Amino acid sequence: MRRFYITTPIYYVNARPHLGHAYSSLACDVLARFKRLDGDQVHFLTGTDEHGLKVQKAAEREGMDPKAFTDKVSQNFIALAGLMNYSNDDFIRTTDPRHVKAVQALWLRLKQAGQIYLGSYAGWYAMRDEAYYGEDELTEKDGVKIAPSGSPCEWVEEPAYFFKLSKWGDRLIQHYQENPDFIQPNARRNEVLSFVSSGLRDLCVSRTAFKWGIKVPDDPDHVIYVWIDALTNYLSALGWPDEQSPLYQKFWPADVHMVGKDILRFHTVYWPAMLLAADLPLPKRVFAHGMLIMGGEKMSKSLGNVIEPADFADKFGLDYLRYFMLRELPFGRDGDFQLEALVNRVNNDLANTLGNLCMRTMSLMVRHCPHIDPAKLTLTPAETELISQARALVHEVREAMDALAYATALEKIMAVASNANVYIDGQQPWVIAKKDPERAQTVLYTLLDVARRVVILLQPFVPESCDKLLDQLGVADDRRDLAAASDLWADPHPVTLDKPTPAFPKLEL
RNA sequence: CGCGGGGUGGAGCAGCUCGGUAGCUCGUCAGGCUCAUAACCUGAAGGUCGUAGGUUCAAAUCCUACCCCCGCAACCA
Repeated sequence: MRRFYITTPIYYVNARPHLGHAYSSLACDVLARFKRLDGDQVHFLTGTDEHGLKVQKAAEREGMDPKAFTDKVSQNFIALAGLMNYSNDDFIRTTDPRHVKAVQALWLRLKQAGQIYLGSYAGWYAMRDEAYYGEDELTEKDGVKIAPSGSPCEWVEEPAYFFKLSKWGDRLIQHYQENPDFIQPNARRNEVLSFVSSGLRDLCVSRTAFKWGIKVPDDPDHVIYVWIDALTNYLSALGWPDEQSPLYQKFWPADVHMVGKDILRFHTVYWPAMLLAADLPLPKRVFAHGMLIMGGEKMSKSLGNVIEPADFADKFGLDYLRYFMLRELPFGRDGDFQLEALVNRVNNDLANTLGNLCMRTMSLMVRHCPHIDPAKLTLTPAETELISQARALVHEVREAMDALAYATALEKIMAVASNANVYIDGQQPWVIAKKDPERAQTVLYTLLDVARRVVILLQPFVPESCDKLLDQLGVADDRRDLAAASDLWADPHPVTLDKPTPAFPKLEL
């Protein structure tokens, strides 16, 4: 059996979940659902990143213990997964004991392999913020460096552990070249390639400036910094370091790490270098999608254009939100999120093209021929042509999904629905039903068959609506996967349908 | 000259590798149909393909220069 392991980034709990978080996970969810329909055994992981200074300070502000605080705020992300109807199989938190254990194990493994050494970290440190700032972030006032927060900074050096990232540049480049699909899309691959080619420095992987994190084994003054902590979630969720664990055995290496382009480097440079250094297999593919843009601006609190997924799902319906994000936004690039575009797209594709097609087909069947036995029908070339298009769709969509080309997959699905509309207009079953009932049956059953196949393929994108629609279309629960979609016509049961209701009601702006 | 991506009808994109009637979706306009969620079908208008040169019988597509936008340029989850 084919297996498929797909991961979202783990989200930093310091911020409230917004549509950007929803977008990353949605892309994973749809692929996970598609792979399940295609018969794969799927493991879909998401989770939260809960350590670090920002969380520590946020907890202090709330007067809470950091663990209690993250127990609370991680709920926002768990709730998001439920709200967006994600089909994740697991939810990892970096405060989980299983994760702590894995991170420390990875640390020791790297240490023992001579990949981690004690050095010192130097930088501009703001005492008041308990944070380091980069040279370029600082302004100078009266000879004193000032952080963006307004706090004065001083040059500080502290002991810290480093990972020998600099050693791995050549191996990484070799890996990129031998595995051209490792980083996608291609533009990102070039970016990383040029970054790594320009030479790598060792990576500081521990801190002493804050306490909220996983302790360095054997040196409890140090906390393991985000890189080794957060990235390891992909392994810890599989039961690693127990390499006999059934999940690890089945699912590592991951098939896809889905990430936003903002965390591309961590996943395509640091993470694979760490895995190489620890002598573990590398994930097969890292896909960096673009960011959501609101009216030309990046989504941000200060601009007041942050969208709360819950508000949106309530207002427009979850399925419509899911459909729009994957159909309209160019996945590999930044995409502008416009309400008007959402309403347009959803109304045109889901309501007018597909929903209406199903509606008119079912209404005609209910009225003129409530019982059809497909075994008795005779097909003309018009039918075979349309049906073979619907058949071919399975392969086309599979191909598009493997390339993470969601918009293309949906385009192809809708194209068939659209052809079915042309066909029904050409055949005019509402006219021939009166003169040639048998012929009308053939036409309507063909339409029903095509609609069924199309809706089956659409399930990963808009699961709830498709469920309802497949019920109406009389598709048995166990006939809704891709295998079934390929030979639906042969299903022997004579069909009887009830009076339909719109599965995709139109939106008003 | 740091590296990379991009500039195509009102909007969003495809085409550029392998030069040869500029295509798709949405929007607009005009017809058709009436089974259907005022929906569906057909047709039309609309682009000197960022700018300026060059190669060629022929360039959105190849070459050169320039302009503009965006991403990356490491400790920012």
